[in-house]
Amino acid sequence: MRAIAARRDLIREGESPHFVYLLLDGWACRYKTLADGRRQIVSFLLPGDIFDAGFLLLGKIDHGIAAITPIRVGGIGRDDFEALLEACPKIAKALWRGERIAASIQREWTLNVGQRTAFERLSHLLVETFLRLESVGLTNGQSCDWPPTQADLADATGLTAVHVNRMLQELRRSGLIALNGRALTIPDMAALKQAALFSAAYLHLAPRPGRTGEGA
Amino acid sequence: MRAIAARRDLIREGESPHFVYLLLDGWACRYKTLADGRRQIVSFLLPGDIFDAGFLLLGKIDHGIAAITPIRVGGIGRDDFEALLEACPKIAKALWRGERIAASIQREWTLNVGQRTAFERLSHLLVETFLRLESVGLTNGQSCDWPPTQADLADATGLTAVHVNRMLQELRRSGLIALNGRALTIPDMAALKQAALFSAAYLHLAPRPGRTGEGA
DNA sequence: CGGAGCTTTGAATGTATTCAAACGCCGTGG
DNA sequence: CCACGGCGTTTGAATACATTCAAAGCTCCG
Repeated sequence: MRAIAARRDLIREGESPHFVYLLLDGWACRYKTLADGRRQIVSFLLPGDIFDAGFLLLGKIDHGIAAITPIRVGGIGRDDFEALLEACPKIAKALWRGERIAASIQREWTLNVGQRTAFERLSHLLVETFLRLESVGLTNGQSCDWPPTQADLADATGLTAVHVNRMLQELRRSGLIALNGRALTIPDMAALKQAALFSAAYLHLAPRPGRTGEGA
Repeated sequence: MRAIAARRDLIREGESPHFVYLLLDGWACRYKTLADGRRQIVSFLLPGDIFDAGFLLLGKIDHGIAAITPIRVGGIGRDDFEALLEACPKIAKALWRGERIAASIQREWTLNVGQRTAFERLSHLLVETFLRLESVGLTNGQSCDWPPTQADLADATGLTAVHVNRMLQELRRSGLIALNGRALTIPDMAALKQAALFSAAYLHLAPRPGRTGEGA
């Protein structure tokens, strides 16, 4: 069990991975950087997500994991983890499934930054993240807590913070979202999905917005 | 065992996955499309690659797999595959590792389309693909077969075919590549890696003795 | 020889970036 | 209590990178 302050790294690029983590509380992100400092957030990690950084691959890891809010994580060491996998194949299978869902989301992100316009891109990120939060019971009707800064959204969408700001204004003006401080509201999810060219299949969420434990 | 002609789909979006495939011969790609037809290639599949389309996830699949050249694939059905995994945990582990490497590459693609300029992006795609070909013995010194069209490269990099064309010309002019018909030559891999801001860690290739220019 | 598919070229346009500065909010310290 | 500073957001103008549209050229194959 570990606690990390907001804006600090849980894992830095270049370290060797020794743990698999469960995110208990807070938001984090996986990111990659280029030599000159350009940074891409490649996924958001939300409460309930299980993640690691190239655990089975050994070698140096190629990306970092940073806390967006203060977070608490539970960690399990490599040997214990391996033992667990062997002792309980059902867990192994569930973890594998979780990773495959994460991979599916990753492909969608590639599509997102590669093909969608700035407006669609942000819309899509909002929809996806809201639905993931909803699936773990962290939404409140049409609203949820929204910790990432516009700079974070810029890194996640491949845009600049300035342009993210302008697109968010447009989203507000068109009534698709309300975003006051850290409170996000999506008054008409169907409309936002349409603006985002959103198609839910890739998320592999349980059919009902009930409780699921999936992650990674 | 199945053979597919160039430019045809092996799996179409919306189908249900029933097989895991091994690509025996030729190039293929995984792609996703938006409702209005915009298309993103999310990965290239090269000989030796094992792939499927959401096999363990069930449900409808969210992407297609198309042949770039004529391909031959070996397929294994769901039940046989499950039996294999249970009978031979080492194979299961190796497959899991393979998927994790694919996921790592997918994250790099997100970085690629999100942060790199058009020139860097193409350079990176060329380096990555060449190294993957090299790792399965499909290169010939500094050269390899290069089947994808400029339209394919456009779909893979999130650029237009016109702009891909201009960037390829620039790559040729600067001496970083030679590309005549289907023959690609990279005379100075280290230089191309530098232009691409390439960093090899994410590929998790087995170290090969006698290769020039590790990483960058 | 003809045609289809791919590549190349040019000019005009547009989306997103860059740079710079001001604003607002909030916690801290004087 | 108010001033200060930091951080995140907002604004504007100029610029740059990539797109769009249109057409011509090339190459391979039937």
